[in-house]
Amino acid sequence: MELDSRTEQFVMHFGEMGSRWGFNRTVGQIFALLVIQEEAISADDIAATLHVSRGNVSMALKELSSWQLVRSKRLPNDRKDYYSASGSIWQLAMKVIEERRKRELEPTLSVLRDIFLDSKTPSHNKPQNYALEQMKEIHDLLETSSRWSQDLAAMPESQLRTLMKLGSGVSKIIDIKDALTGGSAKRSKA
Amino acid sequence: MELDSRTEQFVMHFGEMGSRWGFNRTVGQIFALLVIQEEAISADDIAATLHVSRGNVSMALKELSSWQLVRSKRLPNDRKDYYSASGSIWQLAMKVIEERRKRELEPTLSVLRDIFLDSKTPSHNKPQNYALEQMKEIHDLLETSSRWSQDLAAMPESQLRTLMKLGSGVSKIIDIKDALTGGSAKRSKA
DNA sequence: CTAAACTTTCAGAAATTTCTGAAATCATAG
DNA sequence: CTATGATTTCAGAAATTTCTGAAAGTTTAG
Repeated sequence: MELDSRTEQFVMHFGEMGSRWGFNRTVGQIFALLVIQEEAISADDIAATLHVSRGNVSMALKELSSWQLVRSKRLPNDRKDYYSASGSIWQLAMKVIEERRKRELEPTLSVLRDIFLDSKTPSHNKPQNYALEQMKEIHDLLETSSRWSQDLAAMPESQLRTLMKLGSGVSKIIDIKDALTGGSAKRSKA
Repeated sequence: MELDSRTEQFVMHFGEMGSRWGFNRTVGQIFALLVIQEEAISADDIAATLHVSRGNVSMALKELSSWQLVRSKRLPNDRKDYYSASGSIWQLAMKVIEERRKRELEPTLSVLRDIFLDSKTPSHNKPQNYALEQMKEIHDLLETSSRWSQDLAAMPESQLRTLMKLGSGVSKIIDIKDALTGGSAKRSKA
């Protein structure tokens, strides 16, 4: 399958960005290809289009499956598997956010919880107080981010779109909320 | 400098996570070390504590500087530089978010803008309509995410804390906002 | 069951990233 | 200016990640 030059630019860019987004070049390229490709496509076609080995495509599709970003199907009278993106851009984005939460936030939260458990048991070498305070701050921040991630992924798309369009306008809403709820929050007057 | 076992666990973990967060092991370890270390520390001490070469420390500190996460100072009667984290956990987090925005979102936005510009000029091989639509969706999503990132980083910390604690409660606030502003928004009734 | 069509696995090759340490550079006390 | 104490640079070594392609595994038509 031949890619027109702009589609190729898009696919190659996703390959280059892959490493920054948590996956390798081939995974990035295949993801891009599936996203802009309306009809499902076979692994052989993917390999030929991207000039990579069949084995590489197999591993990359496995990786994309673990992110829940691809779906495969069979056509009648054909033994091949045909792959496509597993949903709309929004749905894909939510899956990426959820997966990154699991990979980038959860492991650290887990380590921090362990450390706090340990720091309650007596020992001759405890982390200094300042260190523990900082770790607590990081823990709280990650915990809140993680919850936000999950809340986002669970919101209906329409509501999410409203929220996203708000941007910093959200701060005005918080003012309204504070006013309505009695404004007990201790917010700065900067 | 000797690290107690939990501090060491924390530092080593940040080293391992480094690659998922966009930097290498040494950068991650040094960042963790500076964050839990109240007093500024010299590059030689960092190298000795983490058992890495002096050159590696120098490069890692340069990288952390480019993220604006470290600050260095001089002590009287001492030619050495002493390094520390450049602010509170919140301030550091905002800098990380901003930097990741620049590295993970902006390059793709830039490529997509180029593609859209190109797709207006006549050519014998244009991306198919579906491909262009999908790219437009991705563009809008990234643009909105990028703006959110910037808005977040610009909000005062106290307001940000209020917002973060809200989590999905934010959806209720949107309801309030809709009610107050006449509710002209086209939100689903799911 | 068998064979053909296809997919997955994985050992090692290739590419990329990270790290070391010696040399070059820089800064300051004297 | 010079010598000393420090930092930075960077070529090549080491470690890690990615990729290939042949072999093993799986599925299904007949």
